[in-house]
Amino acid sequence: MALGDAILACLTERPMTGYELAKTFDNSIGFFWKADHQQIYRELTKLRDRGHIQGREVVQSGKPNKLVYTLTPEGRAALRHWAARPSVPASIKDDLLVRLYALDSVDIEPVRTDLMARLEHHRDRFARYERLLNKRFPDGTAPPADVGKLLGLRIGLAHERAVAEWCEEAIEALSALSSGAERSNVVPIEDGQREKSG
Amino acid sequence: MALGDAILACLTERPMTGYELAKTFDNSIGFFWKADHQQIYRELTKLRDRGHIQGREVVQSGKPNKLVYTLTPEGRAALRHWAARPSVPASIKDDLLVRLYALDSVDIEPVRTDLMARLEHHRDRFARYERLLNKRFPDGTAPPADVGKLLGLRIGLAHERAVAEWCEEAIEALSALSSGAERSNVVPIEDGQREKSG
DNA sequence: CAGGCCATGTAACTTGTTACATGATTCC
DNA sequence: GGAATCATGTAACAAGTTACATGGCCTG
Repeated sequence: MALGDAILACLTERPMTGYELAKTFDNSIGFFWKADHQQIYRELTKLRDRGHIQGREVVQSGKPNKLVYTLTPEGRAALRHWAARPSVPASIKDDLLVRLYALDSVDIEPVRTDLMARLEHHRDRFARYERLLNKRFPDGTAPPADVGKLLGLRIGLAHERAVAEWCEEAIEALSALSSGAERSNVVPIEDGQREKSG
Repeated sequence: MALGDAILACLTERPMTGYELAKTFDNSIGFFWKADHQQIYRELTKLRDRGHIQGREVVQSGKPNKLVYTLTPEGRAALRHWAARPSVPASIKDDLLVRLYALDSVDIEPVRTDLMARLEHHRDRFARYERLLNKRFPDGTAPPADVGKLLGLRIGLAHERAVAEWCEEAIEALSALSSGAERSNVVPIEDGQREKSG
């Protein structure tokens, strides 16, 4: 039940609608915990049933009405209790690493292309975190209330930098591999049915 | 459908039973993709139905019979096609970072304890990867067939090192926070129902 | 007038988690 | 005698994904 707690964590900042939460899960907290709007709406009704949040309808004209959710004292307590429990070490779960694991049974070129896209992605992320850091914490320190958020940004930065550097290394390694292969017996495979060693 | 493909990736190494696969997903490939035995058995029947793998029962005495699964040519082709598609950049999904996000609404001490456990965990992982690296690739290079696995180990190492360093930083930051708090108006909270600012 | 933003949801499906079930063998 | 290992599975539930539905407002 970590998505529910992540939502409670968001609502400690300010009351929000499902829509705003969905956007938050696409940004700040979404850097460590992804969720789309369907998941969020479903979870919100559960949290409301449990009494952890309270919905208040705001009538709007020109726009659809919205449901603003606020943490209840029970919700606050639930969040605090959850936070006091040990966390589960997150595992990596990366598609690309599975591809690399089986690199010998797979075409190298598309994996190399993929790695280049990844490099771009991680560089973008890094730049984004850097901008955020400079904007919210220009002198590199945070007021006590925001220490956790600064730490989040810092691990984001460290992670993206490490992964981007690794991508560069991996691209080089694959390039060396496929230029080496041109001189060996490996022929390009077009038809997935053909076998390299049949 | 990445678990299915991860299983196919494992089976490129050698034919295996569900039990052996489960152990592999607790080790090597499991460093980037976790799955427990229930998930694996379920996926195996699906893969068999699709004709991507073939099961062969091996009668044993003293032990329960086992079902050894082998990749079919169709399975090999499916893996190759999957690998040629772009991967989805993995997101972090870390419980602990959610806790830090809401650090201001939560008790610091258990989070700090958790961080110390994490530091241990990541140091262990780092050491484990290092041992693996020294054992499988003593001179730091790999034969062409194993380049992907070496790259996997390398990102594992980089990742664990970065996270462990960050843990140290985070522990210090939280220690500074809670020793600062002793001199302010924050009182320890035992009962989750009580509010810090009610 | 097409596309994006605001705002909420349902339905169907796939993954992932937790608990239970069986039963012999080997190691302490 | 109890725990761990080998080996396979079912059942129920929680979480995550994909697709669909509605409808006005604003911008290009």
